[in-house]
Amino acid sequence: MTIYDELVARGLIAQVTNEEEIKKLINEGKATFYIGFDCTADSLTAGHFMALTLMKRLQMAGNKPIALIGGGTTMIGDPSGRTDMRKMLTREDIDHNAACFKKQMERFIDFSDGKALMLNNADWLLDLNYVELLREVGACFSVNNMLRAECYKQRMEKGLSFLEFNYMIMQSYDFYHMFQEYDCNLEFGGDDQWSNMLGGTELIRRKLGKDAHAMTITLLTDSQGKKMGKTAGNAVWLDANKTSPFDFYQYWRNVGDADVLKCIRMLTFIPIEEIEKMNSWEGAQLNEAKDILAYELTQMVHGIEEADKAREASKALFAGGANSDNIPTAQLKDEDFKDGKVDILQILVSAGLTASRAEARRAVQQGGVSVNGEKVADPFTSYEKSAFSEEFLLKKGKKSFCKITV
RNA sequence: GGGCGGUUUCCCGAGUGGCCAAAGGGGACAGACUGUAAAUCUGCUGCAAAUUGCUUCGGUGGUUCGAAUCCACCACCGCCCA
Repeated sequence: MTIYDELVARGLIAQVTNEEEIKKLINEGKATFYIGFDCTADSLTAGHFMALTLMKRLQMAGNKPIALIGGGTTMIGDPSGRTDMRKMLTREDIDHNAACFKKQMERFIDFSDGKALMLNNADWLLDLNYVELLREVGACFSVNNMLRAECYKQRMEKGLSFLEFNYMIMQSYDFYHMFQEYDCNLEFGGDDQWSNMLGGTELIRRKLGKDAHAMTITLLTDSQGKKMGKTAGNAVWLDANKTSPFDFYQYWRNVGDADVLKCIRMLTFIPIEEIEKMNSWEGAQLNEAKDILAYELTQMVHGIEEADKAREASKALFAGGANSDNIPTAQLKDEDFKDGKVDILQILVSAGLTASRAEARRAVQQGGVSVNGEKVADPFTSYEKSAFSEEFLLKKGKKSFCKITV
């Protein structure tokens, strides 16, 4: 199976500019392609993960990836898919975030011996001269066309600043620049980037009279059409300090039945033939598929050791019996104790299981809190320090666990 | 630059002087049912030393016994005119 066919089979391709050309390019390993990552936070997210795996797949097929860190474009802020303007980040924040991204990417992509490049568009965008740019590039863009682009259309009601309006031009300039300097002939991106990406191929055609290609990756959405990789509006981070390996594992372990196979296909490197076998699985059997998905991804992001620990902890908590050493723990501080005692509400807050004592009280009153398997019904329940010398397993709701120590 | 409209709790959105910690919906959280799934039903949703107290309705100041609600100024946003 060729790499292109595999991408199609995995459902990764959403739109392409020219299927025949792109097929040929990547099947023969002749593509130098780039994917841009704007550094709006200090860690990559599960959403970026799919783009990284795609880079890897193409790299394994002999193509050369360019990971473009958006140190320059982040100064503008991409309006695509947003109903309001992004918070403006300072130069310092952006540089910091770019450094974090770089570290994380190096875990996935082989940058040795020029097998891949990592560039930062701050290096060329920040020094542009305004009037020169307008004459050289601005003349190639039709405002009429730009306004028709989906990414701006959505914003015509809520308002769009001139700053954001220029995002497409900056992204297009990136492609134009790398096409010339690095022989980059293909751009990948999320499907919401389509119009920005076409801006680039169009600019290259107008300025240089040459063909460049663009291809978008299907957005990973769940069966209800919501973007995956987020919990309650918060991203699932790749940084272990922001989303622990256990939580990362649990996120994927908990995907809906309807979404497991899609996720396995799109995110893991399990051969397609094996995935096909899972097609007939249904009902509770899908739980096995969920474990495979969660384990595979955790292993790729955090390493085998952490993935094993997360799986062990998960089994201990939900299936019982297994080794409970790796369950998340929290340590109480001396100031949590008053007159030598600590109440259940304080423990919940200190363990990070609830945000406030009021929320903890509610959880207790609704019967959602237990210690070592016994329900705690009284919000005034308190414990002596000695209670923690033995195992103290706190549970809130069905899925939040924490071992408490002193 | 001119005219008009707007800014409410996580989000949308009601509230135009006391009955407002603020309707309704969404989301989140908890319970029942389950398979760590989905759907459904129920509860719950500012904080705390909790039958009470404290902080919140863009910001600052004012009127009033009392302000999310009235006034002034400022900031930001939208629409229309230039």
